[in-house]
Amino acid sequence: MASHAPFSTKDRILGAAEELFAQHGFTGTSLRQVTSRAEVNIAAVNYHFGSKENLVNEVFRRRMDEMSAQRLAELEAAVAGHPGQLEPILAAFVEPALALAQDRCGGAAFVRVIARAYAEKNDSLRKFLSDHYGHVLREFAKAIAKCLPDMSKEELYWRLDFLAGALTYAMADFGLIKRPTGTGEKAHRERAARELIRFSAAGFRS
Amino acid sequence: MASHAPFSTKDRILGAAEELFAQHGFTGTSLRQVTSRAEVNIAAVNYHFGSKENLVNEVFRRRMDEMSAQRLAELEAAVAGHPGQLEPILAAFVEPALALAQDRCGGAAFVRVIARAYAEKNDSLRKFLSDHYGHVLREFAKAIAKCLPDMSKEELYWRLDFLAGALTYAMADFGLIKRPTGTGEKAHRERAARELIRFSAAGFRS
DNA sequence: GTCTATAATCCGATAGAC
DNA sequence: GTCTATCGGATTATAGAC
Repeated sequence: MASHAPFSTKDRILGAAEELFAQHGFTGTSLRQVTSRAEVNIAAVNYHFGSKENLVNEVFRRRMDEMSAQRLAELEAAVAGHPGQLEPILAAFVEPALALAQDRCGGAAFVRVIARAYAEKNDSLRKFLSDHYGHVLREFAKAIAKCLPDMSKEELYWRLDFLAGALTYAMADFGLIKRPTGTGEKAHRERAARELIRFSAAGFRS
Repeated sequence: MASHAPFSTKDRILGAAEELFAQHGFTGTSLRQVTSRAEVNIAAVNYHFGSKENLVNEVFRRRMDEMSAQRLAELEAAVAGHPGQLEPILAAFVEPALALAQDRCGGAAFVRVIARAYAEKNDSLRKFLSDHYGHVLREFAKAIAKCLPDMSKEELYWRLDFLAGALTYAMADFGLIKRPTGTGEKAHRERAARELIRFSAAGFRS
């Protein structure tokens, strides 16, 4: 295929895989579905990625790197621009997930991919996550601790877990909230972020 | 097979399926793995359950019936014994899940199966759960609304979603909280419940 | 890099003997 | 209720032409 195409075969496979993985899970998605949606030949995925497992890893890494970088950048801006305030820190954690979730090309589905990764008690993926993205959580923990110096470290980590759980599930549309007809997806996600920041800020301060 | 066996073929299939679903997800688990672990013939699962989809539903029913009944009973007791108080209602929601999670007879695996259910976005299962257990959530919503009459219905449902997400996440030990060595599993779970009730109570009141 | 064709395996489900 | 045997189909992955 011409390498100057707007979306290369490789990128189209990644995009299609991301959408389908989010919709049907890793194991629930076949490479044939992926290549069919990407409109590439079935053999292309093995040529470009070697195996299905490696494709899964690449899909995951691509979005996770982006989101982590965004979270850290917004955290830095929050701490610099609103010193001592909790809500901007929580927003820096929540909003990049939101932004990714409403991104047009497959990002819409990514949060659910993350949720699945956490559910993989499989450990190799969990270890990968902890090794590569654990420092992001630690940065947030440090920033929140500065806002709320009376909270014990143990309590802080419990509450970060609660936030992560609520965020993951809400963003993935897992819950019973039905988006009212007429409300756009973007407005729905922004509402979710606003509500979650308020809910968890109160929780952290309790 | 002898019907007086301590664990019938049917129960062994349910138990094996539960463990494997928790570990590998629904689509990631084959009926052959299930029947192999249960040490029954591959044909038995279709004889007893009809289909894989129905087996998934029955794995849920076995635990959810009991947990839902317990939640409703504790909710009734909470409303009667502590009228107008929010925390007992939240405890009635959280603690039966906790009890299930620390039940040594497979309950712990089931908690992770719940997380899988959300993560895999299995529509037929979601419908099954909504049809059979949706009324439990509605009862809790009504009880909380009476405690906090100023909160809009929309806001209430958002916050219930946050609670459910945080609960599922925490109960399945997905988070970064490591149980300190020396702390028993029971104490760890009770701590989780206490922290979550406090966190979410503040969130609901915000 | 992209294709066709196919190997090798695994899947869920069922028929039919016992 | 439990078994063997098998059907029809889908899966990942690869070999080899272009």
